[in-house]
Amino acid sequence: MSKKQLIMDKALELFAKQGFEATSVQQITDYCDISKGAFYLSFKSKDELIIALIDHFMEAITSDIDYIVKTTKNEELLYSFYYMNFQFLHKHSDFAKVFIKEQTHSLNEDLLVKMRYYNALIDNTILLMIERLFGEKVTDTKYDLMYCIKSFMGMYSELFFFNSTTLDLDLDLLAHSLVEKTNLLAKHISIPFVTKELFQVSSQTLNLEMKREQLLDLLEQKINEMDEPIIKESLILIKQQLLHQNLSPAIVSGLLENIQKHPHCKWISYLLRNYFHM
Amino acid sequence: MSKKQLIMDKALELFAKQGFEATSVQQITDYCDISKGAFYLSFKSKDELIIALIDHFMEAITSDIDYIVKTTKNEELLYSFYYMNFQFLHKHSDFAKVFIKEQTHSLNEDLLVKMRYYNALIDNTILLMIERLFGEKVTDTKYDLMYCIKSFMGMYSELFFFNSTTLDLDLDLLAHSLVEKTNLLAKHISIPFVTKELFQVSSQTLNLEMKREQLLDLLEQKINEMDEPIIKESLILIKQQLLHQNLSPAIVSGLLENIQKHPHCKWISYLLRNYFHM
DNA sequence: TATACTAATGACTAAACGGTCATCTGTCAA
DNA sequence: TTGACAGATGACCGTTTAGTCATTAGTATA
Repeated sequence: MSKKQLIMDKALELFAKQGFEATSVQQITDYCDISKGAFYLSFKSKDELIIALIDHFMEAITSDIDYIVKTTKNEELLYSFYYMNFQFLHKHSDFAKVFIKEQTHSLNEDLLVKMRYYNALIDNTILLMIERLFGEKVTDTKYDLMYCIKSFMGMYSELFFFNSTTLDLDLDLLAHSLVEKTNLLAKHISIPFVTKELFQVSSQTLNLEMKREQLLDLLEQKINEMDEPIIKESLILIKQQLLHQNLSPAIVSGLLENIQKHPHCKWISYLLRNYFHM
Repeated sequence: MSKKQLIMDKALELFAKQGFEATSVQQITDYCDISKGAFYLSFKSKDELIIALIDHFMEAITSDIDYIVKTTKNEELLYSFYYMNFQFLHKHSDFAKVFIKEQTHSLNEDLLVKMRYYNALIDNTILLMIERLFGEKVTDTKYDLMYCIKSFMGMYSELFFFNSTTLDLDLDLLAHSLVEKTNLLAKHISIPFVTKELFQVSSQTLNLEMKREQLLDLLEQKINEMDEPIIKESLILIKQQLLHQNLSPAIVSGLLENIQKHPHCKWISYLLRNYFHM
């Protein structure tokens, strides 16, 4: 494990326990058994560390949600969506704690902008899911529905983080329960509150599209980072495709499937799916 | 305005903008145009200030909700409940911001216990409302419903605090929209997730009952604090009632109505309603 | 073994914090 | 005019913080 990864892991533990501001760099380095100076070889500042953490997990959850929505068949989609989300929060409960604690803290204007950005990405994916599942029946209520779904997801954190921590929740039942509620609302809502206009005001127009050059840079970086031959070759081939468009859609799709599996390639995979409109 | 009130008002503004930990006592006193020493004449510590703020607003909202639930007729209850809540959050948006920011921060074990306490009080009142509205039809789903209602209320904060702040929301429409959703869920839910057992684990048994002596102390304090003759006399008569039980229920009820109206008597009014089981 | 270079160290600095207290100020009655 | 006293002040204290940098330890090469 790289030093950077070690610091991120250990710091996340401490942040979850004590909060970001209440945790000193000294504490982190003590907990990692490294010196204070070593910390500043990996991160320029304490702020850069929390931004790296938030980026890391938000990239993971954002691309996971997008992948589920784009690959699961309709009958199971809503269930998979809820289940995957709760599983993620459960698996990365330290991150979830930090996220809930610090999400509204204006540590940094950059961080706030970043949060809004990820939020908008997830909003769009949820909307995509609603449209696929309910089609034109929810034209007037889909924004409202989207907020309901997000409200329901908040229910889990309420239950999980306010209460006895070791409580083992039945995530399968929770997901089924929320699927029922969501379907009920989708079928019957007649008085939506969140309209298209309100949604567009709140989610500022953000440019989802990435420039090809940025993608190429990111690909190059990942190619050097990865060891597994299949992943590495997939990345190289995708880079070729970006440069020369010489591959068939089926092949590109398969290559994206390959890299999607690697935890450190989920984000680039997400960006590429959007770039290729898949 | 008393110095204590001035500090609370100004500090709330700063806390809403920057967060509690990020706001120094020096900043607060500068913003109040008073000296640092003067701050410590009103509050023993910075912690005491935030506790005072949270107590002040949580007492207000808790007793407001209880009052609405206990005095509104069924047909309008759900609407009034939502509307009043959003109105409160809207009116005291600075507090709402601080509350959202700091609710999970373990500034202090005392504060956490306090938050859980107010949370449990509100949970109980919402449950009371559900039982009154839907009766035995929701025996198995009422805890689940309660969490849905709380989720829906979270929707407002999401909309209001993440987005352009000056956005004027149609609270009437919002309340109507949530009434429809709540009724839908109450009528149709068949797969509840939050059961009685789960609820009881999360909301530790808390003793709502206050000792008569505590109530008498609080009454005495309020009697000295109040100027308005009607309020003052009402308080004095209630004190008599606590000591000698010489008044009829109708009179006691009327006296509680009198003091309920005063912002600084809402909490004692709430405590008395519970004491007299009204 | 000698040299060269990177990785790592922890004492150090300057700033900021919550909280204290000797001092001062304005306002009374005598 | 004096004295007394509550209310207010801000310099000051001890502590803690993020971040720096001269120095050292470890390792690979010649």
